[in-house]
Amino acid sequence: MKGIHQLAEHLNISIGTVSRALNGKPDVNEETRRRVLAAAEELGYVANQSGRSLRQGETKVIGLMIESSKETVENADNFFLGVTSGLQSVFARHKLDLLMLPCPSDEDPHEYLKRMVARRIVDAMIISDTQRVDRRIDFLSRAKIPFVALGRSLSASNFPWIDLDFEGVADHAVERLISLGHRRIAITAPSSEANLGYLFIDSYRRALERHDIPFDPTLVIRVKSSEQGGYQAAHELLLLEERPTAVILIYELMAIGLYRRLMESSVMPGRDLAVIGFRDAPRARFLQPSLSCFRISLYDLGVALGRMLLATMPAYRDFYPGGERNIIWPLELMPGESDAFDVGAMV
Amino acid sequence: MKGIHQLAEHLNISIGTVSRALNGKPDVNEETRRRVLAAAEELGYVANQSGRSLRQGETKVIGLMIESSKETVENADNFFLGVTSGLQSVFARHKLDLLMLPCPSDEDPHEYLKRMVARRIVDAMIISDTQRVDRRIDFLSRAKIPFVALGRSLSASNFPWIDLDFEGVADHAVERLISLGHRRIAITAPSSEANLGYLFIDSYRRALERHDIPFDPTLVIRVKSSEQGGYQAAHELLLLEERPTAVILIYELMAIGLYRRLMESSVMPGRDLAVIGFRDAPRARFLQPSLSCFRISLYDLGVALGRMLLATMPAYRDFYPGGERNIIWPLELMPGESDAFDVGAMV
DNA sequence: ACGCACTCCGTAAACGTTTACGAATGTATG
DNA sequence: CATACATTCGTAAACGTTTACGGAGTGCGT
Repeated sequence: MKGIHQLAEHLNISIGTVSRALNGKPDVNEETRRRVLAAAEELGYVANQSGRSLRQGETKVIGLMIESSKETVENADNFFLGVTSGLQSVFARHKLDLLMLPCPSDEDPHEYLKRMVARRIVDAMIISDTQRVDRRIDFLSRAKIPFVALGRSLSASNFPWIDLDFEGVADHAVERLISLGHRRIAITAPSSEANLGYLFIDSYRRALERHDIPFDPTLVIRVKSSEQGGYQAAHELLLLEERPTAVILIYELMAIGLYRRLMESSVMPGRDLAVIGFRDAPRARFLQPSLSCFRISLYDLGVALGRMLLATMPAYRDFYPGGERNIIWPLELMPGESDAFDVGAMV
Repeated sequence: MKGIHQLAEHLNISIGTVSRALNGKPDVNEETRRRVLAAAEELGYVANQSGRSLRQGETKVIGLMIESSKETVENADNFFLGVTSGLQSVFARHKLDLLMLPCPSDEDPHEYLKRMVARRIVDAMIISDTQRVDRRIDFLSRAKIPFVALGRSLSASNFPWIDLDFEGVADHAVERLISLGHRRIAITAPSSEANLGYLFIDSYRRALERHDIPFDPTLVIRVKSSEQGGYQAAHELLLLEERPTAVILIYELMAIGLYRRLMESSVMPGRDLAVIGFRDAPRARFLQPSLSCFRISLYDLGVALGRMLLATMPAYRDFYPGGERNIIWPLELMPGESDAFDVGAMV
């Protein structure tokens, strides 16, 4: 099956009619439409995407840009795959396909994005890992490419995004620990430029100050958000003169390395040090003692992202009226054993 | 910047010359080419992919089809991201882009593939998770789409693939355990139709019989290849009348659940039960006792896949002469503490 | 002065679609 | 019966490229 021409010829019909029949246009006899659809099915005809998108300037493809940095790979959480299924459930209703665009680690994300967009391979983009200042946001806005970002940014004032509720998490975690009697609470922050760290720390600081606990910069541990980072964080914690009684992890996988290092010094998580994690992956549940952490449904997040994106696209806007343009995604605390002790009972 | 026309107009030059200049065709003045490239850079012109691929029938895009099944997401290993970076390092040399095509979990992979291919969005495909009989292989062969599979299959006799050395791993693991004195060795197998399970178990069986140890079907534990599966596997192991002294895991993440369940019954991995894993993710190293497992470099695997694929494509064949058409990918044992004991010392 | 080879460039066709427009037919309306 | 309108379909242009072909200009040998 070459193209629409052969299909039309096979039916003794003009290509215009065939095209209209396939695309559900109104001015075509129902009987004819039936025949066309049947023939297309039988001969396995599917429209050539290049021809179609050339003509109508759209591709029916949404791109999800991800970064396959070394850190991401090592962290080995399927964050994007999880989000993907939520996205697809939304897109499927509109016969949109989702493509993942993995930015090579040695290429500037901004350049990569420009290349992809200019090639006109996708109609809209979902970008992730937004930086504190992120040129991609300016670029997409200016180029009038519909997009939604997973992560806030200071680069533009008004663009659609969804971000995890870092502030809420930090706040909630501090409050909880304080209510358990802790006064000396450490926190981890990423060493990268990602935006999330600032919000996380700021909120942590404010929560402390609300309880008249002075902010101690030595309690902010800057390490990689990975298992190795967790190990490193524990190491640094143990070196502090006045050791904290609790620690808040910005990334739950860090707990694995952290536990490891603590055990090496016979410091028992959940007894000698309270630990709370953030953004659980299922495997954190298997730690012992089990990790208290904030959960997130990646599927639901994907659904929300998809809806928000479509709401910005003229062709689909009507399906998703009145949605928020920005969402701070709430997380729910799943209590575990790692922080379930009263600091008063400590040695 | 609309298209090549504006660029040509801006330069007072014909579009034909511009196109030739950009594509490195010979019959264009070097001075002109320089000007064209400069202008393209300045105005941010990039060829519209639809127009280009429509004309020349190729897209310069390679597709990597992945399945975002629930199990994959839960297992949360970044297998594909790891492979991706290896692939990209090969493709970058030929200005090929890699797109990941995530098959929705509620769609038949075969149908999905057909749709994607028919749309002519990619020139070639890498498929993964090949089943024991896999219609995609027939389809791609018949449609003459260049492809390479990650995983063997019985569907066709001669197609390019790379597969992990399941047989070697099972063999090596059994030999090692036997040399440590073990005689009663359990093994896990996936409950799915994936091809790997059969090879794994067969090789396990042959290795046992080589040492005159009768094959005991009750020692083959069929569970999901996930942490939950590991938990389940441990549970079943503990229920056996004559408990095995060692277990081989087909998927290293299972170790996390397995450890957990064993601990619950005060069975200590590495002392009361030897454990060997397969296809490590970095995090397995953080288990305590550390897991003995077979490693794999996802990056190298990606490179090999990319090379093999390009070798099957006429346009790139010359760059990769004499490569293998099938590769059984070797894995290296990383000894840990989980099997480092002599069974003679056991209670 | 002429032919020839070579270099460089412009012209136009082709790729497979979608869609604006108008033609043809039938049907209701004055 | 003439006209208007609705339904259905065919025609052709357009989308942005690449590329075969041929033409213009130049240099060179005869």
